[in-house]
Amino acid sequence: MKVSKAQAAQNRQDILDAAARLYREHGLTGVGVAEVTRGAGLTHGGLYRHFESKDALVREACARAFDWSIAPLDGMEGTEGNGGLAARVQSYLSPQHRDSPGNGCPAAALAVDVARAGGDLSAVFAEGVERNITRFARVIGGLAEDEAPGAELRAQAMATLSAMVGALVLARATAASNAALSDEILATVRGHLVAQPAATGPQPKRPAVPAR
Amino acid sequence: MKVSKAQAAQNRQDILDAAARLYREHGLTGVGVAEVTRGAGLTHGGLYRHFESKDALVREACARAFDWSIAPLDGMEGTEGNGGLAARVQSYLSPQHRDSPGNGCPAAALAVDVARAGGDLSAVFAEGVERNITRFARVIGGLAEDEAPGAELRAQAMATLSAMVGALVLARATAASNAALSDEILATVRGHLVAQPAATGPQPKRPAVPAR
DNA sequence: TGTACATCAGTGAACGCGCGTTCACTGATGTAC
DNA sequence: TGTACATCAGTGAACGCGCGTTCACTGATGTAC
Repeated sequence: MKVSKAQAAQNRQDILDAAARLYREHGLTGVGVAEVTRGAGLTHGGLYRHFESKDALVREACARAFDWSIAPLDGMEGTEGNGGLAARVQSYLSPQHRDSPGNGCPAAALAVDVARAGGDLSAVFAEGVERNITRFARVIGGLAEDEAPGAELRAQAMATLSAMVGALVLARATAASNAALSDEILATVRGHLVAQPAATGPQPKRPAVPAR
Repeated sequence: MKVSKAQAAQNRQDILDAAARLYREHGLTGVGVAEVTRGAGLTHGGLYRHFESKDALVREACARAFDWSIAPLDGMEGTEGNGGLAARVQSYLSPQHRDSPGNGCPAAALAVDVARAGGDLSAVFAEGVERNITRFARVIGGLAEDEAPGAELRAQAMATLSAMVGALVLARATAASNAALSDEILATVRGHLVAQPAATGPQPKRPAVPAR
């Protein structure tokens, strides 16, 4: 039966919410449209009133996942300096984030799927990554929202984000069989990124782990 | 028709070769057993004389992909020191490696799929990652094959590998739509890892990119 | 060394299943009068 | 403000398709004598 325009708009958002979560959890090819609409409390037939195809749904869900993951970075710039960076790294490389990809970083959860899908989806993904880099660079540099980070800050943001994504991805893949290794990866990269912040000045000497 | 034992063994290897390549290219769920056996010049029916199930095939193919990717590291230890590290980083973060996942690093290509599959496959993957970490630590420290790297070298190997995997994964996902960003990620992380090698001594001062 | 025959690697049709997509239908919504 | 009706969001059965797996069959291999 027909529903009100407001309800239809809400249903559309619910479908996108469910899709953004389920795709990050099970991959773009690991969950069907029926399960996605069921996740929004609907049946699969009505999906095509809102989205042209599964591909279109995937694109919008990917964009939405990036909006969510970037939002917490807004309003964080300018006030915290490197303390903001440290807090963000700790949170990103936490066991909690590792164990709940469904509402975690879309770059880490979807990058490999996007690389295989290519095309239009890659454009959505690249835009999200670009925004993440810029905003992360602002956090590192302690810049305000309207300031453009310089090349050096941008490079530091890229290197730091790469290390975070790689560590999270490896920690997730090993978690089911080797929890100690998974935890070790998270803790080690956390330590490296926090103790060696992307600063240009002299590095603070960090107590070395006892050598062999 | 039946074939000789030698031919059967060869066919089994051919299937594993094709699987290791195709799974890295298209993902564990992105390619069927029929396509894998066809990649080895066979038909799908005979697959089950060699492997109990697709899952078993995936596990062996994953192990084989790690054997290949680790092999080049053997014999590299002890002789090259940090020059070996730099060469390896340059090669890993090259456009060539980005554009040919089929015979590239299995950790970057399969980590997300493995995280979703979990269980037995995660154990195979974790073992491969563990070996990669240890051997990479030897390369960094300039140790011989029979020497065990210390905790500090191990930590440096983990951090460096994480950054390489993350950068490669992000570069691959953005390549189809934003080649400039993809190249920039590779070049930037290359620069960071080579100019700031995981050394304990004073960092060599690298000329900074002009600030904004 | 020859011969007879059991073995079994590989073939290709067939299976049940879940996928993305379509479509006739329902009935509440929202508009025209 | 009421009433009549066109709209269209959502339903659920159905479609064609490709998947992983099974199985009767083939015929070269390799062994027993």
